[in-house]
Amino acid sequence: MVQYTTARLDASFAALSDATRRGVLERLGRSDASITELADKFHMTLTGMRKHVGVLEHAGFVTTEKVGRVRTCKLGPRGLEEEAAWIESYRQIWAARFNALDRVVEELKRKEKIDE
Amino acid sequence: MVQYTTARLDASFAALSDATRRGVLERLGRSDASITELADKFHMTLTGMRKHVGVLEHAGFVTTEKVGRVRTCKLGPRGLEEEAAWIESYRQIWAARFNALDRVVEELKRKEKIDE
DNA sequence: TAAACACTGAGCCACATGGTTCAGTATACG
DNA sequence: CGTATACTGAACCATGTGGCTCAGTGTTTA
Repeated sequence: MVQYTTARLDASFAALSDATRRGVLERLGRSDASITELADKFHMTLTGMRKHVGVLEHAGFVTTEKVGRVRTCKLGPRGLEEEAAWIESYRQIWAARFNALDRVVEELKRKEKIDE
Repeated sequence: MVQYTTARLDASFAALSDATRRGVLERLGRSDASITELADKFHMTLTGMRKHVGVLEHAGFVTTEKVGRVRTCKLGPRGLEEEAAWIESYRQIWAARFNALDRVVEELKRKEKIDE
């Protein structure tokens, strides 16, 4: 099985656990944007938005570059491959434990137990 | 496009952002387990483990049932479909913005700008 | 019935998060 | 040059998190 770097997954999923940050990713998917543009769009102070962008940078989802006084944010090269792989492997576990037959059998077992 | 319930995704990704909780999901993928078993396996107090299980329950990944003095934890019916769908849609955004041609073009643009 | 067991709830601690304000610094523009 | 712009950094606040202990409650078992 693939070895996932725990710290990385921690940071990734934490970064994705906030609606604003998911929104920022979506926005950057359309085009690059400055901190100011992002702050405006999400009705937030520059400082607040900068923090979110920092979290996304730390997770490797976003890279930024400051040119003059403007810091431009863009999607990073990292993508969501690792997270997708992790989730996919667990979807299989779920599927294995929760296919129709399993459910029926488990339900029957429970009923038997109760009837005893 | 699918409408994701933000609160749900928030809770899901937050639940997945901790290595212990991901470990618990993996463990429950093999078989159901009591709080005590989980606490032992992850070298943690009952109370600590109970909190983790609570977070996983809240996210809908785990269900529990108390019989006698033992609370048994099992994978919930929810699975990771929604999270997988979200991640997949963003993988596509990434792919679109980061295929080989895009990269080359963007790199060229940057070089031109610098050369000006 | 007494003792061991599995869990629960309250409460504490240190630290992170999501947001703010305010006072800078550095750049761009008229 | 002076002013407006874009950001940065420190500091603060309320809330949540990840862990703990300790004192119960209810259940099993000897």
